[in-house]
Amino acid sequence: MDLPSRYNPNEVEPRILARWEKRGWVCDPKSGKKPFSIVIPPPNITGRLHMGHALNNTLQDVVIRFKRMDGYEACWFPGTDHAGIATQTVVEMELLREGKTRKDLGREAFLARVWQWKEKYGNEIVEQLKALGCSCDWSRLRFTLDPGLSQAVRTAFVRLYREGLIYRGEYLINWCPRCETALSDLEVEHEEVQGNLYFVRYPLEGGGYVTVATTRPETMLGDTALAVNPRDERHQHLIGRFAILPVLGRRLPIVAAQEVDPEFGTGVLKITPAHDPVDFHIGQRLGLPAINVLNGDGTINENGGPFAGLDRFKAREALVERLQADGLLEKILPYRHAVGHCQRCRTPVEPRLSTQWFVRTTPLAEPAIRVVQEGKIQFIPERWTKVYFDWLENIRDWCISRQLWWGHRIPAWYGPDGEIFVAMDEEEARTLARAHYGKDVELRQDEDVLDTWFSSALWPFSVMGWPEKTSDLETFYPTDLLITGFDILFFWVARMVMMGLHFLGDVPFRQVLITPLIVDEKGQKMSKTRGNVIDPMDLIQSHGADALRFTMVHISGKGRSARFSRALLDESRDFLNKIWNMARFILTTTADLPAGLALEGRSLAWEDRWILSRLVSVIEEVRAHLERYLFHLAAETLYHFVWGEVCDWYLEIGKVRLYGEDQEARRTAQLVLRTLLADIVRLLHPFLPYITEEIGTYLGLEVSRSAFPRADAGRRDPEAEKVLAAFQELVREIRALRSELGLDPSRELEVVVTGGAWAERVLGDLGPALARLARVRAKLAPEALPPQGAAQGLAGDIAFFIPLAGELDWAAAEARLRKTLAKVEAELRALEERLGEEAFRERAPEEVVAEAEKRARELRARRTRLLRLLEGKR
RNA sequence: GGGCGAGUAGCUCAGGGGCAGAGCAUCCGGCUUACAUCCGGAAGGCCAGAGGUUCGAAUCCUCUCUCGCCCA
Repeated sequence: MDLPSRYNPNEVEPRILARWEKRGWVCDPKSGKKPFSIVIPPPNITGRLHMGHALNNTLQDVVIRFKRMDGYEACWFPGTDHAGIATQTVVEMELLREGKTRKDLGREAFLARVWQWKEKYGNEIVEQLKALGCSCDWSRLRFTLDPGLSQAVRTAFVRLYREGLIYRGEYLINWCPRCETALSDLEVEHEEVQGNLYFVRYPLEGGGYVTVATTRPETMLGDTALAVNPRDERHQHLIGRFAILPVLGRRLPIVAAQEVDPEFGTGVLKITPAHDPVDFHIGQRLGLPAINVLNGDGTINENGGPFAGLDRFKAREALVERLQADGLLEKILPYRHAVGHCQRCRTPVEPRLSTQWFVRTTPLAEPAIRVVQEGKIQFIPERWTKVYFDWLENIRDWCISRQLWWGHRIPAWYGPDGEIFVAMDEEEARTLARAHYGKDVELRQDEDVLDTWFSSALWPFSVMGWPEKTSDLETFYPTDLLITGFDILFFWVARMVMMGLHFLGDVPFRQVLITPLIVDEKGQKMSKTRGNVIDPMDLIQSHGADALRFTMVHISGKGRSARFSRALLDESRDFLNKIWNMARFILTTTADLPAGLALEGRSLAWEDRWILSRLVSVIEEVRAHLERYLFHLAAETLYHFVWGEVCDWYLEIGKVRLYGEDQEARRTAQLVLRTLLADIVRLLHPFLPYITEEIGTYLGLEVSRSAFPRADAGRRDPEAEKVLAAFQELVREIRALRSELGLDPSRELEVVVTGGAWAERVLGDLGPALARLARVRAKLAPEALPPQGAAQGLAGDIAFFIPLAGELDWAAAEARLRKTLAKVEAELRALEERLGEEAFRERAPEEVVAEAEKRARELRARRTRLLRLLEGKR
């Protein structure tokens, strides 16, 4: 066995990955094992892996590997999302570089081009997920535009339509003039911008004028009324009168509406039902006409009179100039206000009256709220529940049509008179039309596609083959866990719950783990404009997937945001190297271990009993943390066990036997080492799949398919833990004393250990280990008195001295004893004070009082010994 | 305006009613035959502030401050 002294992930990971690829992670819904399932949040085909993916896919993989090892039929369903706007934009940009637009190509050719693009780049992210080590069942890889999933989308649409839960109508929607499509409320991001408040005079019929304040003067071209608050005494006299719209000269009734905020501007609001949500409602209630003044591309349409054809912002300037010329502009004040921007392209969106398809959400939201109230779905951390409720309780209808080409085309056909036929396909639509008209007519399919999130909402069951009745659905639905970021809680999570309940009659998942947002070292969001984006693939290149995963797990316990830093990644890499060298040490020192030897029945040393006892606790802790999805705590437990206990202590103590003469003892040590290593790699495997699989091969163990360790309570050994704790303290004290006395670290010293049976017990077997770890020859002399000039120390209740007359720095030795004494006295004082309080003795639990008394007794004994040592000094 | 999260060692953070922890950085000392991506030792804290609950608060409650985020 010839293993390099440094762990090299670049060599190991591709090799292990190839092995996994070959075998796959294919699940069997009929295995009879208890199922455990997760569906991946499908990454966009346009996307490359980002830190958010790295985080939540690492966590999903940790869970799935753990469950798989723990005997579940653990299935992780992978897939990708067609990402309507995002993908279409990317391909449009590509075309633009060739000087073409999608309109030049036409719908069919453009779609062919997007598919071409998808075939070329769409699977890149899948390869990246594989590199990260994700053990998805890749045989079940799905894409939201696959035939099966498209069938699911059409089925859902048709059913919702026939149930009256999807409707078409003319409403005010958010419009992105760059994407030239409608957007849902969620796709609009509000941002504070510095703008102006324009005060415009509207002449009154019969003389005079009224001043109206607006941030978007160009929309006045669509004004159909003015409004004041009915309780605003200043403007009572205006109600019922008419104003004249500047430039266009339209007659505007002045109405009363309680939505008008008397504090804003002059307290008089212009009503533009086609371009403002509040105005839209007022207009609807009062039956005011709505005049759309915008084209799809953001230019003013024919309703804008002299401004027709101008871009909305140019029109604003032109209109303001005109008002000024007409003497109708009172003033312009700078004004900060929130403006909606397109989530995709950052273009300011316009509220715009338009005919679109909507999902009626209230009836769907109600059961989605109820299942969470009833605990059928649980959010982790729990506080997200409230956010979920708040949104669903105030939900508005969901605009699902998009004026794009890339996506699921809306399965609706129109007759010559505009009659709508919603059907699974054209043939069915034709049948419906024939029944309606009594003859064959020309049908035209709706040009629009569905919001990407519509297909995403069906994802947990569409990936399993719905609407077919599949064994996957039967076994794996509902899934057990969803791991995702809070940014898509509304976009995706809430909608999956609504759709899952509606179509399957059951929740899509039982638990939702919300992960934090990864931010940079300074706590700033990663963004292209900031230039602080870190590509996880670069990190895999430089540090390996395992190191990246461990770092992700490390920071996964945070609340809303988690800072990523290179320092943490280096720390993870160091840990991997530590694991590697631990394994290397164990493998080489046990290479001669004959097969067939068993640990059972052998007489174990203190350190064996101790480490095996600790292993029991570690297994229990790791399991408990994993069950509660406290990944960072599980990882931390393992980190400290491996590094701080196994490597720092057990291996070092073990060298006594491994390098010693006693063959039987050596065999025992080897057997314990092998046992330990096999358990450690399996405990670590969900977090660090590559290195553990690699080490496993040297143990003849396929770690990824082996059983996750179970705690063997019979190995719990409090006595051994106590002995080792005493031993460790003794070693630490001697080391500290040596260091503080400035003694040559390589020099072997003599140490005389005094103290009774306990010291004898600790040193009886561990004497040689003490020699090794503290570089001392230890002599047990219960009754010995320290000679003049010996340095003395105390570890627990074991006293020792180093008889080195004439060589020592007395002050340093004494200082150390005094420092220890000060600590003991401080703690004892606090303890005695507490014990002196009657209230404490009466009200604190018995065991707490008993524990305090015991500790106080120990401290008193310690103090006595320390004082005696200090006295004996002179 | 409403809501959420964070504030603990110089830095990044664990912990979450009963002895304040880790890693990094710092200082001192070591290439000791698994590992210098290492080993040993040391130093470093009014757990943001003020009240409250409790025998006991870093931890629970209230308010305040600072930072970050979400929704309107």
